[in-house]
Amino acid sequence: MAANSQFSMAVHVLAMLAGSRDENMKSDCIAGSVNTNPVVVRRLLSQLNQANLVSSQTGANGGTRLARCPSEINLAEVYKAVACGEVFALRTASPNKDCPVGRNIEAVLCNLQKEIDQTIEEKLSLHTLQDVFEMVATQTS
Amino acid sequence: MAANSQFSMAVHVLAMLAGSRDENMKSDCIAGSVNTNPVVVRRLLSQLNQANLVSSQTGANGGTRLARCPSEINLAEVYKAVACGEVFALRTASPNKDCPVGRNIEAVLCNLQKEIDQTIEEKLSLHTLQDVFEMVATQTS
DNA sequence: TCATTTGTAGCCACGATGGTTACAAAGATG
DNA sequence: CATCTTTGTAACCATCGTGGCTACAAATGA
Repeated sequence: MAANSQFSMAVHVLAMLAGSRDENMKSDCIAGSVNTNPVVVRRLLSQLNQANLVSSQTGANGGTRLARCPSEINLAEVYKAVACGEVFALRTASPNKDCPVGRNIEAVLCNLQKEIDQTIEEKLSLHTLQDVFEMVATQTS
Repeated sequence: MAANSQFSMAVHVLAMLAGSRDENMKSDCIAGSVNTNPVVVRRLLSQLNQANLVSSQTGANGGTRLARCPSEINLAEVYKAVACGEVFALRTASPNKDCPVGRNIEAVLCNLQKEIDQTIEEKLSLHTLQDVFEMVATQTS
């Protein structure tokens, strides 16, 4: 385990919001379903808010709701909103520039990284939040 | 930073081995190019060895070489050999089963995860180690 | 026999993450 | 206006994965 459980959590949260279109949902309630702390949920919602996927209100009767119709939100947007967006990381220490491989490998890997990331986004963009919500709702288990 | 810099390092290491087909390469020398510790390199090589991508010899004049021709090694194999193989992680804490969303979201996310992972492997399988080596070798910088 | 090299265990330092408390600010309600 | 609810966010800690390092047994060539 390492990477973004952020994304998983975001999809979970958004699926819940999709099921409560007409009223605000409290971070407390969401946290109960995700099985985590309300603050963790709010931190995530803050990111989703910046990406214009949800909108929140403070105060009594506050909470969060989707900013758009679930069929108009696709998972690539969610991915971009929360993920650091890298399947594999470049190394922090830079390679030895005296070695021909070390000198050039970073550029090659960087291009590859971009290519893969784009592939993922294309694939994710085929799934809408609506799709996810329906799958969750019709699951037989 | 989070995910596999393992993969980046593996590609770097394999590219070096591709450039020295006819003789064993020492972990010390590889570590010099990657800019890390020889033990770290050997740990990685151990994984690549298990995946039958390289073969190593102990003792004097020992070292490591590719187990196959670079044109017969594709990056999907490398990815599978070293990566935990997950773009996004499922959460460790399981969701609340009393919530309809919590009850089913895991299965949905798990399927999505598999789909994405397969997509990545397909994309990576289009690149051979030979390709990488040539790109590194002909880079103009 | 000796020098070299891998394989691997064991330990530490570091950084990322999630969980928790705390509190200011926003906003509804009477 | 007073009060209660709820978000937003800072701050802190525990945990965990990772990389770097030392150490040493085992393999192997000279």
